[in-house]
Amino acid sequence: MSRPQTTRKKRANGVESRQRILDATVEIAGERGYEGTSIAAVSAKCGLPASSIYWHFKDKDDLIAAVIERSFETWLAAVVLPGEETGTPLERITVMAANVAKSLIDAPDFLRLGLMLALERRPTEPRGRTVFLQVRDIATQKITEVTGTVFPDLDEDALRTLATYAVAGADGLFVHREIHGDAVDLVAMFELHAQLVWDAATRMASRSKG
Amino acid sequence: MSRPQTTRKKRANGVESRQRILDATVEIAGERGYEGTSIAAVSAKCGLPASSIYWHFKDKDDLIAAVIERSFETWLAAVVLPGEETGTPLERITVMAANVAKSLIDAPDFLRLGLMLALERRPTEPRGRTVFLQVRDIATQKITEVTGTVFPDLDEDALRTLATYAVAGADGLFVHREIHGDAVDLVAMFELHAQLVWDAATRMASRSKG
Amino acid sequence: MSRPQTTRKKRANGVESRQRILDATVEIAGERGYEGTSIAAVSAKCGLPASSIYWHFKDKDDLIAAVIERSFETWLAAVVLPGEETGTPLERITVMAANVAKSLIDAPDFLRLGLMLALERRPTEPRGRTVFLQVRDIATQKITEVTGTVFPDLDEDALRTLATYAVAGADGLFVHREIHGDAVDLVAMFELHAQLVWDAATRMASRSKG
Amino acid sequence: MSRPQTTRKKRANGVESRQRILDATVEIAGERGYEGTSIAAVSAKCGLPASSIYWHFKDKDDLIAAVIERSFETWLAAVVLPGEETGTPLERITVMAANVAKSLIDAPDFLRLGLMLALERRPTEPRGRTVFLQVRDIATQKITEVTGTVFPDLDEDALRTLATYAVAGADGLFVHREIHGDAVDLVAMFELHAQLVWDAATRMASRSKG
DNA sequence: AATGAATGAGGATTCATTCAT
DNA sequence: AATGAATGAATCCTCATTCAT
Repeated sequence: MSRPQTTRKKRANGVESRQRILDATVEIAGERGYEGTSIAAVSAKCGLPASSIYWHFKDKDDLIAAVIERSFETWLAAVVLPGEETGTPLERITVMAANVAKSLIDAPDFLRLGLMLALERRPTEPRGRTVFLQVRDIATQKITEVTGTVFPDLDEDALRTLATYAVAGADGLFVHREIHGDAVDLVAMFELHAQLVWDAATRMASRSKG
Repeated sequence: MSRPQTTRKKRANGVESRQRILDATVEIAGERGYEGTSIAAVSAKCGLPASSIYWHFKDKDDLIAAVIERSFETWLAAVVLPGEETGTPLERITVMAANVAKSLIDAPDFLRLGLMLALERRPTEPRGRTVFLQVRDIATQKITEVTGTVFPDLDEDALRTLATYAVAGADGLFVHREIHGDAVDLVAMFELHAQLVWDAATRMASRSKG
Repeated sequence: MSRPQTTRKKRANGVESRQRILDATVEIAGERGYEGTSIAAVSAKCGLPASSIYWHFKDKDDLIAAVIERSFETWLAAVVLPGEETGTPLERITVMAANVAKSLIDAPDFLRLGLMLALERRPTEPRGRTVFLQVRDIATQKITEVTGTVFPDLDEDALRTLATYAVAGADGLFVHREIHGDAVDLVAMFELHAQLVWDAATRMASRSKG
Repeated sequence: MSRPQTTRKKRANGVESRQRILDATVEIAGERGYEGTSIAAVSAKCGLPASSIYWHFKDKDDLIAAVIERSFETWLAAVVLPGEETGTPLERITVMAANVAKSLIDAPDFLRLGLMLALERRPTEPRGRTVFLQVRDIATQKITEVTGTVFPDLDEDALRTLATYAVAGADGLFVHREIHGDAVDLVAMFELHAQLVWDAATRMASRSKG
């Protein structure tokens, strides 16, 4: 059980240092956005000198992009619980929505920082923004596919509209909670959202069939 | 024969300078957020020296807050067209939703900058953020009231939930358009959104009555 | 005789500050070259904070270029004394050569810094280098013309070769003195140089005529 | 059947690494001078990590000095071709001058970097500068001696002056070519230079004898 | 009503160098 | 013989702000 006497504390442990830096950066960038994240602040929070941060990351852009990537993975791991595979499709979707809500409460950094970057329009687009938009597109695509299996009568266009609306609602509700804090019952709102999207899909399907 | 008292152009025209500064600031702050907006950049864009900006505005915080205020007014003027007062309630609401969509396409600065500020969590909250959240709360309250008159059977709680959902959807759809650009048919999405909210309200009302 | 009470010391005198900065920079850049000249060092030597230097000059490149320009003018003023207009052409040229030698002893910064920049080949050429090469070309052109009036039989090619050789010799002798210091009798060496160039010109002229 | 003891390639070949580092350094230092040569840049160019450079060289100063030494040897090998030992003294000197010109075209690093170092006057003189000045002094001394054998009537003073002038001219012509590039016919210029120095020596000798 | 000049604090990044492995 | 990681000092430059005019 004894830890090997590796950590002679200080002196070379690349992997751990990298994590420490990323941990510090998520926290700061999640609070203050791209410009607000100073290398000095990250350095202070993680304990490593600023110059060491540059050993692990090419520049600030690279660091923020790495943070987006890692926090997406963290978030993804939190959403994709072995969700209930039982019940009606509507029940299953409602459970999924609740899962997403919970994951956003627990690990909001990914989406908060991502939305901040997404809203910015600086001349030279930060790589972090690109990364965020990519993973977001993939997620939207996944939703489109899943919806397609549940509502086989819907055409591509309708599916895309529904997926867009689903994601947009999620973004908006997340923003609402970021503004108003713990008072908001995010899970309930997401369940309502799931219900409404379901209704919309049902109506669209009956229309396109009949 | 007296000189007309119209703008004698050049030489001390405070009002015009103020406008020039605000114009420059909306553009930059709308692109880069709070931290990304430097007084030097505003100065370069509006042509006035940095020190002149400080003659008109106490500090950066004051400047950004003024920008939020002014761009809210601009936006408000764009939304509150003498909207159609005829047709069924659902029709009227749909027209209103389309109006909001159009206004967000024409004058997106207010919401873009506002959301950026809203998502940030810096230690000392910028006044601009406070201002944004206030006008936003007022708007949400208005929606609650209007919905109350159309659905008199709904209780406070249901009305607040609906208003929240309506605003959140608007935010999310706006973000979607900011990301994906002109390709997005924002008006159509907002009309869909109006329809879904209406459905939700109807169902809630029938449930709470029956 | 009393100085006007202008200088309340510190506070705004753009022209003087600019000079102070340039003075400090010649000294440092003349000793250490482009890379060796740090803004911090200039700041320390001239007493103004680094940020003030950036009020007067766009960046380091701009500062060094300005130094080259100004020190060229200083040097030019020192060379173009109301030189002796009497005596044989050879005598007059010898006096001119001595003048150049003296000016290089008194104000060597222009040439020392210029040669340093000229020898460097960094990817993005500093503007100071460009400026130096330009004034140098102009000077060479002048020499070509003067020689042409004294030796009308020489063709363009010969004149250019002589001017090039004259300038190259001056450079080399200057470098020699920079290396070996005051021990070198630069004036004597320049007089010898003038004599040799004269001989060469004479021989070339007699050859091209005969 | 034993493994041949030629370079077994890869895995600890100190000599080769050293060469790689020196190669990279000549290139960079020849372009950017002392301060402009960063260990990181050398590391990037030669492929070895910065820390490996410190295994081979005590510090940056040591590295630059080594470069000067090695590039001097390279250059020397290029000059001292089995030069024509026939013809009149003037012819022999002219051939030598052409040789020097060719060597400076082929391997200009030694002189370019050396002159850069020579012109700088930093507080703590780099060892590379000392090395350069030493080999330069030796070369000048050699020229003095050779000239002494050809012109036995010239006194020490005259010989030193001639050698100085010869070296200075070479420096200046080299600088000229560094500035104006391949367009310059360095060989022709060096031959002219040799001729002029010869003339000067002849005149001095006749004067000191007569 | 406006501005040229100044300024200290802090921005990102690179520096030469070290040291445990 | 070599290197991954670390580090403090220095780099250039921008920041928000002030103040005398």
